[in-house]
Amino acid sequence: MIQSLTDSDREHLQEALNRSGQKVTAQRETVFSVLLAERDHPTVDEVFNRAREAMPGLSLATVYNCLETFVSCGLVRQVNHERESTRYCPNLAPHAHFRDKETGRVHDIELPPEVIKSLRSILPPGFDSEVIEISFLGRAQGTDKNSN
Amino acid sequence: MIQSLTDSDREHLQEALNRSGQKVTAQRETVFSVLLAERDHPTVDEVFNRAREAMPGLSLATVYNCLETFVSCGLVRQVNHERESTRYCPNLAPHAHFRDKETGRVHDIELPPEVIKSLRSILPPGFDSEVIEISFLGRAQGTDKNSN
DNA sequence: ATTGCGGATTAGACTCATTCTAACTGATTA
DNA sequence: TAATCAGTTAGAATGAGTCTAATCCGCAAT
Repeated sequence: MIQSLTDSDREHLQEALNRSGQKVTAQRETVFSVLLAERDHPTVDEVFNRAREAMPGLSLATVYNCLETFVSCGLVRQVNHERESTRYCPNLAPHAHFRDKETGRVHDIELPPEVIKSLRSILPPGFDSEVIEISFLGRAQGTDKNSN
Repeated sequence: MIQSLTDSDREHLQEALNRSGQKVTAQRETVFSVLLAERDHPTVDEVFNRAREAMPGLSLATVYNCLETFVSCGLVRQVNHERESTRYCPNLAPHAHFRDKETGRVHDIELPPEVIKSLRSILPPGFDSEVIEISFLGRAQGTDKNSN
């Protein structure tokens, strides 16, 4: 079930959009609330279907637009795995992704600063990296429910 | 320019194919030699164009088939970045990829065992991973030529 | 209260990497 | 020689994502 944004989430959205010169709209609020409601790294289609429950006239193109907007203003991260559909997650803390081979679910894995540092340290001189993507592929046990 | 395989490379190919019950064919040799000739993580299209020089009748579907075969028998790794075309590399030693934002080039980054270990150690209990993909995005300086 | 403007939204057309299909080839086995 | 079977081929189909052009809507200026 979709619920509308809390005041603090709405503020967060507004602040980020304004910062990059864009407006809060009903569609953007709806799409953002879908991302926050269930943190299971949905695809565009999944976001679309969920958002339609709350806003039946919403178009797929708008969902693409909204998500792209959120990514560009740093509200949301894209998660790509192999060549599957892009997924979206609102967790901005540095984290890796673990993809369960069997269920297809994506889990966030916390990424301690010292691990990031050790990764950066393997870059030869002259290589300067802004973004590091880390994804595990395997089997996760006893995770039938939560944190997908 | 495409050169044919060295004896040892041909043997390597043969051994891997046989191991998984598949045959050495002229097309597979050609495609494999393209991968070995220039280790710049080519896309399927790039492989196709290079291979056509040596074997004009070769079809794109066959290039897809050959590459898939190599991946399935562990001869070659797929490299995906965002949703760009899949690239292929014959470097099987554990390594990360560094993508140059400006040039689009992909560089291999050696991955020391202790870094792999520290990465595995961040997985919560119950998570078992076979594959870890690591990719950096940034700027590489003074790499105008080599090791793309 | 109108009008004009610009960003946002929309439906549908389009792209393009990849996959699928069905016919064909060619080597090996019966 | 026929049957078999993996591999190859051209072209059609798929599907995620992007583009386009029309419309909508809120707001500022008249």
